[in-house]
Amino acid sequence: MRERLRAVTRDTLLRASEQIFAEKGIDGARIEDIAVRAGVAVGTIYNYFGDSTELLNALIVARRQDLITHLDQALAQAKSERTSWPGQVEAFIRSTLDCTREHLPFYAILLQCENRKAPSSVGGVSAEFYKRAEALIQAGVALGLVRRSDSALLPAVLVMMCRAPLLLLRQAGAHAHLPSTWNDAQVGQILRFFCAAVASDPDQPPDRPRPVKRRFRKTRALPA
Amino acid sequence: MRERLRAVTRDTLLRASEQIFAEKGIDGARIEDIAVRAGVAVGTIYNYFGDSTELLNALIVARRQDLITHLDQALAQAKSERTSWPGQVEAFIRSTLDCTREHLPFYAILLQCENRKAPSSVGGVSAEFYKRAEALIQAGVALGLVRRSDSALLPAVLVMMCRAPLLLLRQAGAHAHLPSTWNDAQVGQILRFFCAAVASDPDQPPDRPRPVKRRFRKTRALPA
Amino acid sequence: MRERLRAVTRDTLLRASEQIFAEKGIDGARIEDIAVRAGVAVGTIYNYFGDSTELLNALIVARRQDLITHLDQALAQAKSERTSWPGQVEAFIRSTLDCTREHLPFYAILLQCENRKAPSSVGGVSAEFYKRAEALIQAGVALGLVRRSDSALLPAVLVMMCRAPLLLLRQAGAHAHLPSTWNDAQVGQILRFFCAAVASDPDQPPDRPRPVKRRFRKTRALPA
Amino acid sequence: MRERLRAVTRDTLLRASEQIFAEKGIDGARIEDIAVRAGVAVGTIYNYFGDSTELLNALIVARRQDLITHLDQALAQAKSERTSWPGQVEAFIRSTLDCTREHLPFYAILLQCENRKAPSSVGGVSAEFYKRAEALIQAGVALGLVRRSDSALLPAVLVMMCRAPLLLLRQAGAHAHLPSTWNDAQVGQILRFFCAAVASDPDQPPDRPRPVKRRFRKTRALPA
DNA sequence: TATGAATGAGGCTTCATTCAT
DNA sequence: AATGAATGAAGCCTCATTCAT
Repeated sequence: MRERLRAVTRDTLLRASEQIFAEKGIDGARIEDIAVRAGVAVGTIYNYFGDSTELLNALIVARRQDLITHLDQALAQAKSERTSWPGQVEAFIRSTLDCTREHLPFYAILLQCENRKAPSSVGGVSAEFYKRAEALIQAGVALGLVRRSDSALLPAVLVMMCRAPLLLLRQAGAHAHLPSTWNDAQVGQILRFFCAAVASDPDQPPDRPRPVKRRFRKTRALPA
Repeated sequence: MRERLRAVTRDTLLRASEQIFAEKGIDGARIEDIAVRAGVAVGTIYNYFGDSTELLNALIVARRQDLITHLDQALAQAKSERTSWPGQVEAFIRSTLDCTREHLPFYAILLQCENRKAPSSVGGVSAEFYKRAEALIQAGVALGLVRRSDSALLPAVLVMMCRAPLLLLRQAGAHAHLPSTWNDAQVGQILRFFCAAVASDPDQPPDRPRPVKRRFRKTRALPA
Repeated sequence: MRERLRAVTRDTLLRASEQIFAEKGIDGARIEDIAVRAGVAVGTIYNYFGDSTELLNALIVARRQDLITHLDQALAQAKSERTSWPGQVEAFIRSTLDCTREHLPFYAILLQCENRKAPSSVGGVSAEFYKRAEALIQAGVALGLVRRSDSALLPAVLVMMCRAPLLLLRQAGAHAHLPSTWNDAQVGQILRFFCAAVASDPDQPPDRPRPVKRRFRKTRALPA
Repeated sequence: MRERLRAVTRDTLLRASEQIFAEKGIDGARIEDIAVRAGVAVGTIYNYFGDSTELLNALIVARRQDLITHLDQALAQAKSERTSWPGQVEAFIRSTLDCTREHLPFYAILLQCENRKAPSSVGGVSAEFYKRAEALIQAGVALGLVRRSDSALLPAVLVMMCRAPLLLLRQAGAHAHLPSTWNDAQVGQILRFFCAAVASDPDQPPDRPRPVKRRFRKTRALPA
């Protein structure tokens, strides 16, 4: 009963802080802002969290849990359906982009956190996420689908590719012709790009553009 | 004479602030820290910059200029040597990674800035950088080497790929087995990954990674 | 309840600031001085006033209100008692001098404010006061008791005459033989001086001070 | 030769400081402002004046000397011409108003100084001026033209009356219909007012508006 | 003697945290 | 348990003054 009420208030506080952190940045957010947004007095916040750092950590943990849970479910389902490895990669990318789209504020917080000194003691914020990417790549290596020599860089590439639409979105502020959000087509593109990276042939280093046979299928010049 | 001295001091201040910003984060950096690091009194900083925001902006502008200049030189040289388009991409990636490696603190600042609210009025911090990526992709489109349908997302992918080693580096804190800096091999990898993305055939769904052969069509030197 | 307490504290702050402003001058007053005098922490002041300027303005507004209220009451009473016009002038002078005597610190602030640049946005500090003087003179004009040609300068003369005892007081610092405050006799003197000024006959050049008889020339009521 | 140059520079500095003090107020004036206005480096100011207080004092002394000299000359001339006492008063008022009109900035400084704490050690700024007013009144007493009982207040009244046009001027900001400077007519008015004050009959206290002979015309109670 | 960059004490303001109600 | 006023440490910025050139 009372237990229930506490949980509700706590969640309200987390949501309010998420908004304020997203709006003002982590260091720009003031406790009072959060209290006002949550509709409580400042003192109340301290009844739920020891101090502001604890509040931030709690928020990060909570939201990261959402992200990871969402991701793990997607991966688990892919596995249970005996989906091919590329299918798993797709599940990874799709799940991530979906979360990113719905939790943009959280991502803003997350990324800023990564570059902060005096980092919240929660540990590398996206460490858990990175681990999933690594595991996925390792699975590819085990299946012989990923070159071992690529296995170090690829997790980072995968993660960053998943962030590309975020960057696109930000640039959209300046370039009005860009889409204001992303869509399934982009999931497909990223998946394709990543798989191409995985499959790329290291024996034919691309930095010495050879007079190779047919790279592209007869790609006619695109109409201007 | 005095002119000279002023320029030196100004540069000293920029360097000191770069260090402190990198060490403590943008919002954690205190003016006094910067002054101490620069070996001057606080007041001196205000003889060169109106306030702390202006200092930060000046730093960003200065360092961005370095980055862009470096990049533009690399691209110009590539063009003057009639390097193929992939060669230009290589120049782009190599130049960027080189700068990143040498100016890690700057990057830390830059990335944090992008996620700040009340962003420094310097404008989208990496906007100029992004423009170069876009121009490069457009050149590829003009040459028939890049699918028009990919041209929206690819600049973002290119930029993010260039940041991948940075992410790798950060994870290295937790995962001791990762390299503590990156190297030429990574430049090669990223170049290869990106070119694979460019070349990837959308009609042949990538979830069946084939032992691809022919990569690039006979790419002639680009017209100056 | 809390409402009540806030009002009390606010008033305490105003009183403390009045003292400190009076003691150290407007630009010499430090926020911390005021806080100490009020018996609160510096931060508390900022819970009531946005910044030091706002505090000063609030003080001016509050005290000016006292002054004007006092003055308006005196004038209203004089009218309600159908007091003659000179009686109203007396009410004006007496009320003003009374307030001046009791609120010396306020006057010190007020006068300094008038000569400040970047004046507090409260507007001409004594504008309201000056308006009352003007209205009084106009009433005299309407009654035919004040020459219209004098009506421009007389308000200023009235105001300045009311300040004369203040000047006297200041000189008293140097000239020990002067009274350290003023008294009813001075009210009478000023009233007399002012009425004489009003009545003075412009046609009979004053440089031959005569044992005057007829004060006003048969001043017919001026045409409305 | 070099002596000459120093004097010129010193005067330049005084003029510049007068302007800046007048523009920004005494506490708002910054040494650098003054230096810029004078067209010298800050250091130069310290070659002429020990510190900023000394500069202010020097300015006050210099300008007060002007004022007093002007006044003393006017009074001396009046005496030498065996002018009547009222004529001397006129000389006093005229000289003062003339100076006030020409040295408005100085007056602004002077008046602000009088209400400062930590007053410049120059002593009561207008003390010298006040002394002349006192002497003039005493002369009137000696001649039997001024009631002894008025002699304490009248110097202050005289001084303040001389300031009345200044007040008028300030109100002119708000009341556009007022004259934007003062003129000879005002000198005449003030002289008349003051002489009337001197001549006013103390035996018929004006604070009990009597049904006197023909002082006022039958002043009916004012209409509410 | 003039210069103007460097200095740093000092004032203003913010805001996380406490605690009496 | 909620409240919100009080607290005061901490950071920013100013500007009078110094002093090496």
